[in-house]
Amino acid sequence: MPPLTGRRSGQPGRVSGGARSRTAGGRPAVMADVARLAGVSAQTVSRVLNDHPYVAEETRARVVAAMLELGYRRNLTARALVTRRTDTIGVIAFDTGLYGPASTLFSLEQAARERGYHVHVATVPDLSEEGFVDAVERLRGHLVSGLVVLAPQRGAVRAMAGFPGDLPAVAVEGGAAPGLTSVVVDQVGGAVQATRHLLDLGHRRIAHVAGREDWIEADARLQGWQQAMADAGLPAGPVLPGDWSARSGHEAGLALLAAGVPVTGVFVANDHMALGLVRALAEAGVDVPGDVSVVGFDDIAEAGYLRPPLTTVRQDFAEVGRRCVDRLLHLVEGPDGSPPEDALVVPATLVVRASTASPAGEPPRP
Amino acid sequence: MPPLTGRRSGQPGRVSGGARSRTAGGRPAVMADVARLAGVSAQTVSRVLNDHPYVAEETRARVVAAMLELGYRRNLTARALVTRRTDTIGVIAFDTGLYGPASTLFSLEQAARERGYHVHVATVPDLSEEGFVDAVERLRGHLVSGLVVLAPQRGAVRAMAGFPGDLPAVAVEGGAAPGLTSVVVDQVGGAVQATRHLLDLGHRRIAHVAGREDWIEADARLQGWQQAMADAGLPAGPVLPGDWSARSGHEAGLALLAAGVPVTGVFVANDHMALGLVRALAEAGVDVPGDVSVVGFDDIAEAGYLRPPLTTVRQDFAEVGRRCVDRLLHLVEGPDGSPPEDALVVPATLVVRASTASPAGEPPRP
DNA sequence: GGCGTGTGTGTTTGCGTTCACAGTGATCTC
DNA sequence: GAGATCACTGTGAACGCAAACACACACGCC
Repeated sequence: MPPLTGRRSGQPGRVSGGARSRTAGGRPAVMADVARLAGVSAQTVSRVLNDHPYVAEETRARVVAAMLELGYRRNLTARALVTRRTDTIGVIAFDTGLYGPASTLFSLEQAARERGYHVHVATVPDLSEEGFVDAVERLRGHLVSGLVVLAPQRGAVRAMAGFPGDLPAVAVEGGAAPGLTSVVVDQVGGAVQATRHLLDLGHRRIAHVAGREDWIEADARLQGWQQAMADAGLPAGPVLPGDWSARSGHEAGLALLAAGVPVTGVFVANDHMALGLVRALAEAGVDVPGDVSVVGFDDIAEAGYLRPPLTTVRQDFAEVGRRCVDRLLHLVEGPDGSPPEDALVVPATLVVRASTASPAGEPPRP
Repeated sequence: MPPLTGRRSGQPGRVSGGARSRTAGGRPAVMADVARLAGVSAQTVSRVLNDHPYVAEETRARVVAAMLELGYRRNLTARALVTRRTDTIGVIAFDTGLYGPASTLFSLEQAARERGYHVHVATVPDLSEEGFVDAVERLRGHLVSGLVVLAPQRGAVRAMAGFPGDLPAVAVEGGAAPGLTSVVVDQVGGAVQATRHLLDLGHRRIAHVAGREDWIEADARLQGWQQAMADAGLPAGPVLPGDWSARSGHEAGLALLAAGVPVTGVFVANDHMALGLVRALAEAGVDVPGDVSVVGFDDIAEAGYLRPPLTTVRQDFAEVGRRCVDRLLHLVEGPDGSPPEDALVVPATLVVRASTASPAGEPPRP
């Protein structure tokens, strides 16, 4: 039993004398130290740590006391080596300061922690397949139990096509990637609600400002808008390009004004763009909601305090994070026969504020 | 050398025949497999992996080829066990969806990756010392090389007082915690700039809406405002409480109006509150910047598209993340005699937009 | 009284990697 | 030509932990 035989310990002499805190020599205590102090075998210490049955209460107490006295901390890398698992979830995120991914990440960590898991993060600098592969490799090296991918771009889904099948993974807004289960917010449903809200107010000519190209959410929101318009038997108005930024919303507003299209309502794919759009309209003397109604998407923290307070669609990112963990751990721990039902959908809810009203001279539909 | 002696491998027979990809039995390849295929010892494989000198070019090539053929991936937990390090940075974050911490986290990961480090995240549910200790313990268990603490509350600093001295750590906005180096944005300087900007425009009665109690940034911004007012020989106007939210800014606006204090300028501790304040003023028919000038702090993405476009102070979170990693790795890798100069300050810059103007009838100061 | 079962503990072994050390030839030095 | 140095490679022993196995003892049962 070499640990304290001196050759390696920096301090000479009186080794097994009085192990006050830590171990003589300052080396962090290991199981053998605890075992020695408690007068049991290392295996018994392990049993105490892992809550195995069949450890006498008296023994357990002695071991716990020894651990406390030595300030023992179990070495998770050693444990991982032998158990071949780290109880760690790997999160792959596209490098971004956007509100959604960040919130999801935090709630995800919280949910993971509650279930005894840790979170290891890897961001990808761009959407190349290479970047993803690299991120996956790094996380695999750490023996993560599973992966959560927070990269809601189609490019990301494409890059994930070559995903290793042996590692459980959940994608957030992952679209319909084959073999990859996903947790998504009901983007289409949210967009339908937003558009219907405008329709119900009596609007007939409704434009859409789209989100960044290649983003799955942008597609879904566009689709929801189209669907709602079609359901109402109305032609879908103009679609203006955007990139999620307030700046692009502003530009869309200017383009809308320049085109002279007689719209009375606009469904904008996110709040930041909605805000830019409202500003462009205001600059041109167009009142919101007096002349044009605007609906956003996201329900950013300040949405209620914009001018006017923004009608928008709320996404529950905290719920997304929790569900991701649920889903992933189900895959990880569950009987492997678990069916990966295609996607878990978190509902989106319309939040009506003051940026929408009935168009002039037109009463709301019953 | 047991790895392929059959007893454990699922597949019977013909083991060392043709290891096409992975190893027979599907078990991931380990060093010994690579070594066998390349006709060298495991030690040589290790040397190739770690770029040791003194490996013949021809040998290296053979090893690399074998690794490729077997799809070998080095097991970082095993490596960590023996080297006693994981090249991982632990990040402790207060559970929040706020813009600053999230941006910092992402840029931090990027900087870490560039330097060959990984990032492990632990959030704390509240500011209790217990929560911090728990987070630190979990990260230590993973043998992180160092810690970055993203918790800019005084409570956090207090909780960190009992920080283990043997683990290098860097605090973001960590105030003056003893023995803990920190990276901070020049909050005071930013606040001074913001206030001076108002003073230069000719404002004399300037109020302040404070940030959330217990936050270091809130204190610093308050202090900067006081300092600038004092330097100008003016009495500091009223201070209104806030909690960073747009809602609290709105309330502050109402309170200001109710109090009937004749201020012409307001320095608000963050943009979200500034936006709420502007809204409250607008509702009361007070024009910004016509009647009152407003300066925020943060430069959120949409600041330029608010009504009016917000004059504010920008914080470079990406830079903060990079500096954190620099600093931490200096501590981790550097000669341990490295002096921990107290705090590394990242400058803040004033961004002048349209929410500020000279007060009515008063020309700007030269 | 022998057998099974349940409870509690120790011994041995191996997880996959790196470190310390010990070689091997070859080339160089005086 | 004996030794020293260089370039390269292999051997054994850890690292700290948990699984497999073995063992010891107590109790109940027929």
